[in-house]
Amino acid sequence: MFLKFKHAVESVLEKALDSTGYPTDNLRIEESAHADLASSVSFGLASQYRENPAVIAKKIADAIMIPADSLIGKVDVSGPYINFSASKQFLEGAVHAILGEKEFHGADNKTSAGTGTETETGSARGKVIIEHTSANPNGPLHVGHIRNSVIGDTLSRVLKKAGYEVEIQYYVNDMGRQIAIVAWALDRFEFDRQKKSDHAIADVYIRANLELGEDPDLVGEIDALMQRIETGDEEMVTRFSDATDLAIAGITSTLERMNVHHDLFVHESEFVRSGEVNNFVQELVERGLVETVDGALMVPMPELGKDLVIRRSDQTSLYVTRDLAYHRRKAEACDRVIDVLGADHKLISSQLCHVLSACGIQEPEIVIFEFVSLPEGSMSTRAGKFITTDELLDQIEKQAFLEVTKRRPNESEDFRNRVATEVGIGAVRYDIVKVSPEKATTFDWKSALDFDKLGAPFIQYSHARACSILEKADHANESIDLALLTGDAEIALIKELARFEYVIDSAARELKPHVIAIYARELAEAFNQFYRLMPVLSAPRDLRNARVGLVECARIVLADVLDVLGIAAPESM
RNA sequence: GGGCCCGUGGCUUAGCCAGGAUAUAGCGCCGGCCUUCUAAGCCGGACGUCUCGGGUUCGAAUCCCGACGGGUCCGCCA
Repeated sequence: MFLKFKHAVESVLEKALDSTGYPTDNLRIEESAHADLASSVSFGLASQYRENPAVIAKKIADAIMIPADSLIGKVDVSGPYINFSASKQFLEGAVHAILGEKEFHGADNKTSAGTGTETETGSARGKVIIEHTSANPNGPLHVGHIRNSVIGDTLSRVLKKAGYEVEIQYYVNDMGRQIAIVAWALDRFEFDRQKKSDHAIADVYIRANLELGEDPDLVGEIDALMQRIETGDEEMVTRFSDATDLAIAGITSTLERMNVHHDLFVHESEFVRSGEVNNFVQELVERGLVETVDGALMVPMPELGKDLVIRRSDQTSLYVTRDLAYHRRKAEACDRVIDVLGADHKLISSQLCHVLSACGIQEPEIVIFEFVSLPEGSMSTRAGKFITTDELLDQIEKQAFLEVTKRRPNESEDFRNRVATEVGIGAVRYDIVKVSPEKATTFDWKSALDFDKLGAPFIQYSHARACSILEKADHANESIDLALLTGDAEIALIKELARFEYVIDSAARELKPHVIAIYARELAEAFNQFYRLMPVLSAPRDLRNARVGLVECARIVLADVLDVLGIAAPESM
């Protein structure tokens, strides 16, 4: 509804500018504390026409014609600003749109699932392949990896909500040097079957790296393994895939716990076996993009200041070579290719894009996030310096259980366990997604387990409050007179609800998941203010019905926004 | 040394790309509100040279240049 409102504002403003003879291509429409939307177009015109901006604003506003039944209710001028406010039609339309779409929930409609996603035409916008997490299978996910998972998973959900068909992929490194080390280590050291498999893999991997560091002669053994895997040596293929499977099994169970899902696990080795890697290298040779230096093939990249090796002098391929083949396959299969990558991949991914572009292949949209470090420095799987996600989830659930027990001491242990899980996982996800990806963060236990500061329970609590009212209201399907909702808190809540689809749309376009987190908080805030000021159940009958309808809207959108964040929406907590 | 990112109250953080009306919110701090739909809530208050210095502009947290501080990358690793 908000998008439509914005379009309506653009339309009337454009007409008024035409009729007053102030053509401009920049309407300067912005969100504002003083109106639902405002335009500061007069400033630009003022310098252009050497007139007082307030005078221009007045002239334009006087020329604005608002059609009957418009979503725009009122236009007024405040100095140089032209302020637009939403109409009764907007408010009622917003409520009906949310209530009306309730029937679609659970119907698995692939087009504009959910609340008010009235973007585009309602048909799917196209297919997107998003790759995220893709952590090396040499150990468990640590608290840095899950920043990738949470950003990627939230974006996937945003894109689905915005009407895209989404396929989520995990790119499994099953033939790189690290995996050769794991395979080598599994032969050399005992594998602890009592432990979660990804943790046990890390144990032998860390030990192997220690030995390799002490005795550099052993490095030759790793090189030998890598040459054998490159030629498709069967024993080696089995050893490598056994090793990666063990780690991936542990990793997926952690992701499952976090409510993060992948549709497809794509293995690097596929691209070597299928010949796609060789074909790609061959194509680069034919296009004259490569040079041979000391027996290795490289693509010169003077503009990036760093040439890119795509085949070693021993003829084996590199990570980036396989990744090129992978990206070609993805580009051919969808409309948008999205990669979520850590900041350390900046250079290599711009090199990758460079090559893809030279070959006329669609480049991926890359979402880069900065590192999560520990107070004592950066994390390293190889050195065993990391905090695992499993450990964090265990701790947060334990802490959450104490918090639930403190507040609901009389509930069953079962109830408290369930809520603790929902609140704990939600808190972890929210805490990660709320900060914009380009901000480097430092993990510390005190703040990670601080439920006074964590944001998810606040939003979940609002949802639970809405559910509680609805349960007591016994939901008679009576007609609702929305004209009765005239309180500031009611109107503010409706406007906030109407922004949902707009927020989804911009998050999907700009690939910024944290705006969803911010919006969720603001929506919960608006609902809590309404809750405090506007009694629902004790209100006179018609007003009560109208407010119950509004609470139902809030419940739907709160559940929707929590779903987009991958956070559970408890009915009671 | 070069590239990229970040620098907003004691701490964390939004806004910056598309410059405009009193700079966002949380934690912490001070003070109110549970005989009323779950107080994981609501309301009020204190706390800011938006790192610093120039520049562009009627107007700069936002754009440009230069410092400074922090992170990160610069492998025939991934």
